Amino acid sequence: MNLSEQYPIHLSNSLSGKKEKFEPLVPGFVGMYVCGPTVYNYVHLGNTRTFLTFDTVSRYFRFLGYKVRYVRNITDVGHLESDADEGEDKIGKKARLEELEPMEIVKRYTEDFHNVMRIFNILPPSIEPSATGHIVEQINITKKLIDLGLAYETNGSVYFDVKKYNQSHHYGILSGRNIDELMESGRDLDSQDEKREKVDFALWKKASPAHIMRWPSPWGEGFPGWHIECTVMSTKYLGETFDIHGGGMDLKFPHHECEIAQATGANGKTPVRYWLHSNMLTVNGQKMSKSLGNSFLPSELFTGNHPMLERGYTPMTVRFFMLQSHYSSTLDFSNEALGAAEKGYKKLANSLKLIKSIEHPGNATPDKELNEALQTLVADCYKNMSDDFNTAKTLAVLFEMSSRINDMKSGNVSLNKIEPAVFESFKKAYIGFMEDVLGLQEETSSDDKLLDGTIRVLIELRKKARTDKNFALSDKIRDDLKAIGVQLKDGKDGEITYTIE
RNA sequence: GGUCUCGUGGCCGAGUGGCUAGGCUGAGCUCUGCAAAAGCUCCUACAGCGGUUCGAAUCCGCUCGAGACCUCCA
Repeated sequence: MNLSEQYPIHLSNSLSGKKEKFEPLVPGFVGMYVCGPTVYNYVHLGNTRTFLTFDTVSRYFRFLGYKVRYVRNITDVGHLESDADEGEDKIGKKARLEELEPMEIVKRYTEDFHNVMRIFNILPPSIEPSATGHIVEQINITKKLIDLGLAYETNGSVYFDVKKYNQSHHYGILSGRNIDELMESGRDLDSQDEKREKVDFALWKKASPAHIMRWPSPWGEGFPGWHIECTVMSTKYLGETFDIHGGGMDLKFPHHECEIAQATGANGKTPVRYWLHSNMLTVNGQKMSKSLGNSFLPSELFTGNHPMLERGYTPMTVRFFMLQSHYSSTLDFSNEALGAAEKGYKKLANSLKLIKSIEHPGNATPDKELNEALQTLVADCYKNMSDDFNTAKTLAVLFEMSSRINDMKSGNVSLNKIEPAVFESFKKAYIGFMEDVLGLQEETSSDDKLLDGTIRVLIELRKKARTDKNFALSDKIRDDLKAIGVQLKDGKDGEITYTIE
C-alpha cells in the first residue's frame, strides 16, 4: 500500500461546501491550477499567503508520491479598472503613469514576484503561463462562445450572455448566488449600455485610441476580458476537466464563477472537480489589501521598516506564522503573533539541525512503548496533512517530535531503546515534513565561514578557561559574545554550541 | 439591502457531539559553577440566552459583536 492509499487526502471543496475524499482524475496524477498575481504592483503579504497555501498543497501531494502538474498564471493584461477608468486595463494605465512600456512594468513586477516566492521558499509551479502569451486562444474561445450563442458582440466588445447560459446551467453554483438577485443589485458600470444584462461580463474589450495594450481580433483592436485567460490556460495545460483549482477567497465571485460559466459553456463539461479557496490575511481584523492601505510588503516585514512593525522578522518566521493557522481561516497579523512565531520556529529549526546530526548506534534493546509512541507521531504527521492540509495540527505534532529529539540529544531518551528502523523513519519524517512538506528550512543567519571559525576559536578559549575554573574569563567571553548577538550554550557533554540572534 | 463566514484560556491559533491540540507569555521544579538551552509540572477556555441529547465549545434557534463577498483585489 502506498502513502496516498494509506493516508487518503480529504479536502474542503468550495463547490460542494463539504470535505470530500480526493480522487484524482488519473490515478497517481494531480492537475492543479491556481490564479496567480496581477503583475502591475509589488506583491504584498496577503497575496503571499495564497501562494504559500498552494505551495504546501502541491508539496504534500508530491510527498505522497503523486506526480503533480501545477499551473499558476501570470496576469499581465486584462484586469479592468473600476468605473472611473472606463474599462482601461490596469497594466496599460500604470505604464502611462510611469511612462514605461507595459512589458517593462510586467517584467519588473514579475521579477519582484519571483524573488519574493524564492525568499519564502515557495517552489515554482510546473508551468507559469502568461495571459499575453495566450491571446490567440482567448480569441478562439470567444469566437466559439459566440457561435454557441452564449456571447454577443457590441461595439467591438464581446460579452458573455449570463442569462442565456443560466437557462441550461446554474450561474452562481460556486458562490451560491442566484441570478435574479444579481440582476437587481450591484452598481451600474460604464459599459452597462453595451451589455444586455448587468450580470454579463466581458470576454473581449475594445481598446480606446489611447489604450496601449491591444491586439487585433475579429471584432477590431482590443484586449481580453479578465476571466477568460484562466479558462484558456487551465484547460490548455490541464484539460477540459481537471482536479484542483485554487485561489484566494476574494476570487470566488465573480472570477471563479465566470470561469465555470465560460468553460462549461464552451466545452460542455464541468471544468474543475475540487475548488480550494484560501482565506484572507487580516490586520486588526480587516482584510489586508492595497486599496485599504493596510498591506505589508515582504521587504518591509524583513527590515521592520513599517509604522506598524516593532522590528523585522525573517522569511521562515513568516512562513511558520502562516502555517500555524488553517488556510481556510482568516489569519490576523500582529507584532505579538509574529514574535511568538519566531520563537516557535526557532525551536523546530534547532531540532531539525539536531536530528540531522544524530545517528543511531545500532544494537537496540527496544522499549516497546517508546517505539510505538514515536511511530504514532510519524503517522500523525501524515494524518493531519491528509486532513485538508492541516498544517496547524501537523506543526503541533512536530513540536512533540522536537521535544523527543531534544530528549535524544540530552540523553533523556536513550537511542538504545529505539529500534533502528523506527529511528530512521522518525528522523526521515521530521526532516521530510519540515523541509519538503512545510518548506521550513534552517535559516542560517550567516553561513560565513570566517565568522564561524572565529567563534569556534573563542569557544575553545572558553572551554580552556572553564577547565581551569577561570569563570571570570569564561563568563566574559560568553557575555561579550552575547552582547553582539552570539549566544553560547553549554551542553552536558562539555560541547559548546552557539546561535546567532 | 442581499449572500456568507466567524466569535475558543493573558495573546496567537487548532478542533467540532463524550478523550490533553499546539505555540507564545507567566509561575514552579530538574539539569548546570553561573547562565542559556533542554526536560517536566501548573495557570483549563470555548460571546450571551434558549433548545435537541444520557452528554454540546461542537447540532438547532434567537440575540449581541466582528468580518468577507456583492466593484479591481490572493
